[in-house]
Amino acid sequence: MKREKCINKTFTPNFDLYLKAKLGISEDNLARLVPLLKKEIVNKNDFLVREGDNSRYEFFVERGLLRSYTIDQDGKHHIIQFAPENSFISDRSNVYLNEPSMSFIEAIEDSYVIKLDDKYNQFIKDISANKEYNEIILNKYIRNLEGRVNGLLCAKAKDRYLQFISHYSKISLRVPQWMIASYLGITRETLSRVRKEIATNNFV
Amino acid sequence: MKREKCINKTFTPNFDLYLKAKLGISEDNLARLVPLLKKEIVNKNDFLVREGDNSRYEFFVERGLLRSYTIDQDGKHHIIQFAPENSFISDRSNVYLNEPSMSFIEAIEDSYVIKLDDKYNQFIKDISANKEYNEIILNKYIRNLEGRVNGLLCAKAKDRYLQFISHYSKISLRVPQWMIASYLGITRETLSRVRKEIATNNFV
DNA sequence: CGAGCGCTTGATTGAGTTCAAAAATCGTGG
DNA sequence: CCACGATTTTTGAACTCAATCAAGCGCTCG
Repeated sequence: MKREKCINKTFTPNFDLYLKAKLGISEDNLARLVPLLKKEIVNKNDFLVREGDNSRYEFFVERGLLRSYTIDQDGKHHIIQFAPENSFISDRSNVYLNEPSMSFIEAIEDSYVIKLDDKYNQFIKDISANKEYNEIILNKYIRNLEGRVNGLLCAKAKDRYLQFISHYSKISLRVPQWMIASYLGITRETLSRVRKEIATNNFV
Repeated sequence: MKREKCINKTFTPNFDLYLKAKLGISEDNLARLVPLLKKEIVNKNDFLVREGDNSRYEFFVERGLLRSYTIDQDGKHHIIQFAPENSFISDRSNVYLNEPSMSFIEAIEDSYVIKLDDKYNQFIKDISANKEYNEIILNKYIRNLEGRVNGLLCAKAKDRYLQFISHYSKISLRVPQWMIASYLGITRETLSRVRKEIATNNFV
C-alpha cells in the first residue's frame, strides 16, 4: 500500500512566481495557462525519464530534488545534474534534437514537477513579456557547465569536493555521499578519504 | 614589418549565410545590418579577450580558428573551447553576467571575426524571423558540454582522445598536439604515449 | 532482529603526472 | 634552398593520486 504524500497537486507557487516575475506573464494569461499544465508527483527513486525514452518533456521542479545521470559501458553511473526546487531538468538530446534520451531522470526525494512540452513553449513564446529570459537561463547553465569542465580539467578530488560543497551547500546536505562522488567523478571510497582528510587536517 | 594577410575585410559570406538562412533575416535588413557590424582581423597568437577584460563582445568566426582557455593557480592552461569558422565564441561570465572575463580568447590561426555587442543582439531580436534559432544553438552547445563532462567523468585518456578526433577530426588536424592534450585534460606526454599505443596496437 | 544500504578503512594496483633529456618538426633569415 | 634556433613531440624513470578489491561497521526500516 502506498503511503500518503504530503504534496499538494493543486498549487504551484514556485512556477507561478517564475512565470510572473521572470517571464512577465500577466495575471490573465497566467490564469489561462496554469490549468493546462501537466503536473506529476514522483516518489523517491521513481523515474521521469529512462535511457532510450522519447517523451520530449522538460521538467520544472516545483518541489523536491531530482538528478539526471548516464550509465557507461562498465555499468557505472555518472550524475550530470542535480535539480532542486525552482530549476529545470531535461534530456537535451531528446527534447531539442529529437534523439532518444541518453540519460535517466530520477527523483532523489519525493518530488512534484511540472511537465513542459512543445505546446507550452510555443504558448509562452507568444505571451511572454520577457522573451530573453530563457536565453539568460541557458547562458547561466552554460557558464555553470564550463566551470564544471574547468574543475574536472584542473582540480584534484579534494578541491573539486570543496568547490562543490561551497557552491551547492544546500544540495550537498540532501543527497547521499555516493551521489556527490558520482557527480564529481570519483569513487565513494576516495570521497570518504578526502572528507576524512579535510576533517582532520584543516579547518577551512 | 607585418606581412600581408590574405583576408578580405569587406565580405562576410559565412555570417551573411547565417543571418539569412538560419535567422531568416531579409535581404533588406541584411543590407542595413551588415555595414554596422564591427569586424576584426586577428593574427595568430593575438588575443581578442584577456582574463579580467570587460569588453562584453561575442565573436562570430568568419574565418580562421580561435580558442578560449583559462589559467589555473599552478599556471596551467586549460582549453575550454575551439572555435572554427561559422562558430561563436565568448566569455559568458563577461557577456551574460557582467563579470570580468575569466578566460583568454586567442587566435590559433590568422582569423577574421565579427564582433557582436548588445546593440546587435537587440536589433537581431527585432528583425529576426526565426527567434528560436539562438536558443537552438545554445541548447546544442549545452548538449555538447554535457557530453564533454560525461567524457571527463567516465572515459580514460585514450578513449577521450579517440572520441575527440572522431568528433572534431578537422580541428584535430589544425591544432598542435599539446592543445588537444590541454582540451582533454591530460599532459602532452600522456597524449604522445596514447597516440603511440593507438598507432602500434590497433588499426581502428 | 536481521537484511540492506551507505560509509569507512586497509592493502594493492594502475593510470597518468612530473622531471629530464633527446629527437623531430617548423619557421625564418640568409 | 639550406641552416639555425625555437617549438613541439617523443621517450624513459620515478612518483602520486585515485581506483580497485575486500572487509567491517553502523544505521534504518520492515
